[in-house]
Amino acid sequence: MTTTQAVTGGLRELKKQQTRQAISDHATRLFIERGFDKVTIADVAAAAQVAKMTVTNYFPRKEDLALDHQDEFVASLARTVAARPAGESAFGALRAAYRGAIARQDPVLGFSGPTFARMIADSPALTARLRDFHDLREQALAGELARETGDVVRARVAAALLAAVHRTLFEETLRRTLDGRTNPEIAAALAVSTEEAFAVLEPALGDYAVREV
Amino acid sequence: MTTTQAVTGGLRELKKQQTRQAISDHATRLFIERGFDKVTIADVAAAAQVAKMTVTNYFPRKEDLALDHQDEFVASLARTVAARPAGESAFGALRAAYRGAIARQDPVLGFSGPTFARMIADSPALTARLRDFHDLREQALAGELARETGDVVRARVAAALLAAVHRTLFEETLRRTLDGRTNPEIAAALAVSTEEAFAVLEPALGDYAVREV
DNA sequence: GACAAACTTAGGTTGGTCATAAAAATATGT
DNA sequence: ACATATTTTTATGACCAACCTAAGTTTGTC
Repeated sequence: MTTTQAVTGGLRELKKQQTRQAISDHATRLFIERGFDKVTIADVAAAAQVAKMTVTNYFPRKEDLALDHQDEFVASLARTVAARPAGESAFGALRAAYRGAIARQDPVLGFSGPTFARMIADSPALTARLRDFHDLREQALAGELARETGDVVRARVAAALLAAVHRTLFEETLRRTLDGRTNPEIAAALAVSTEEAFAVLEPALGDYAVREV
Repeated sequence: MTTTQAVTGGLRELKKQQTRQAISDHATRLFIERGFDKVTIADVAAAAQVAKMTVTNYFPRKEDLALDHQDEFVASLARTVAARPAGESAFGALRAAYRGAIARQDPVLGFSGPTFARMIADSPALTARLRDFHDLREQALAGELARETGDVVRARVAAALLAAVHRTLFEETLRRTLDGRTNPEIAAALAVSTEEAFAVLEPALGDYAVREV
């Protein structure tokens, strides 16, 4: 076995990546053209010139064809909390991270094009799947908080509250995108809503899970 | 049209109710016997001796065959807030209602038999549908708070936080049921968790949406 | 007896799963 | 070194169950 093959992955790995990319590209194109629910897996398979099963093989759920960067989204809150500096609370770390994400109009906050937002809003399946990810994100955060503090129930409550704020702001961003606002407009309005929302929660969790110095 | 017929419903209404009840009964029996996902709608139809279409006619979704009292569950939080006495906050009304519901081990809090809890936990479809109802409950609460206060975004945040606590406690109840605890045991433990969870949220929402005197 | 509502029958579409064939990587024999 | 056999990975066609549409049929009501 040569080194080159091991690093680049060999012919098999190459074709795999190409097939996956082709499927994903054709899928998103069709979804935006016709709407998520009006496109069948068979349509995607035909467009990408593979078998139906190959599509579901790469993307176990149809929704995963449309929603990308799932792992990053799910892990974001837990990672932010895990990486906070000493002396900072979980709440403080998440608020700081959110402010920063607004400034760079991070897609993880819901900043997506109008067509993409429309596609999600028009499909019950996609909105449901999106909620799945909000849920998984909350669970990951609860796990991290429980690991640090030891109090599982309390960690679940705190994670639920923090995730609730994040989800509400996410939905607000999506809503405004659907209203036709531009991303800079949304970022400005979102900054206000964000301060309000976190201000509500601060008396409850401002001094919870403060990292020891 | 006579009054008696309008009130009691007549023979047609009676048979309708009976059919619906028969379908529901056979369905829950089969679900508990074999597990939700192992029972098809055709099985339920055969057991209840009706056509497949009749089952889906009464229960548009398969999940609705297993999850009952949906409307009551969805409306519960909004109704409690709407009915609170003058001088009481939305938070206070919901906490008082929750304490009362624990005392009577209200099924709406998650008090169900072990077999029922097992059925839900073993079925991704049922847990997903249950989350739908948690979501609808939150939306109903947000609507009521927005109607009263006028600030829609703030109402959504508050509803998300309050619903998050309710959902977390619900899941805790289900978890303990699956652990084999008896309902009285769960009620005792739940009372503790409830006080803790609401205590966390009180500094945030204790004086929000206080009904005018 | 006429009307309307509930039920049945039948067909078709979709997302998802299963056993199997094809292809690529690895091991083996000459 | 080269051809062949074995094993693992990838793709395929056939299939299942949920759900929808649109007719026909029975049953209760006026």
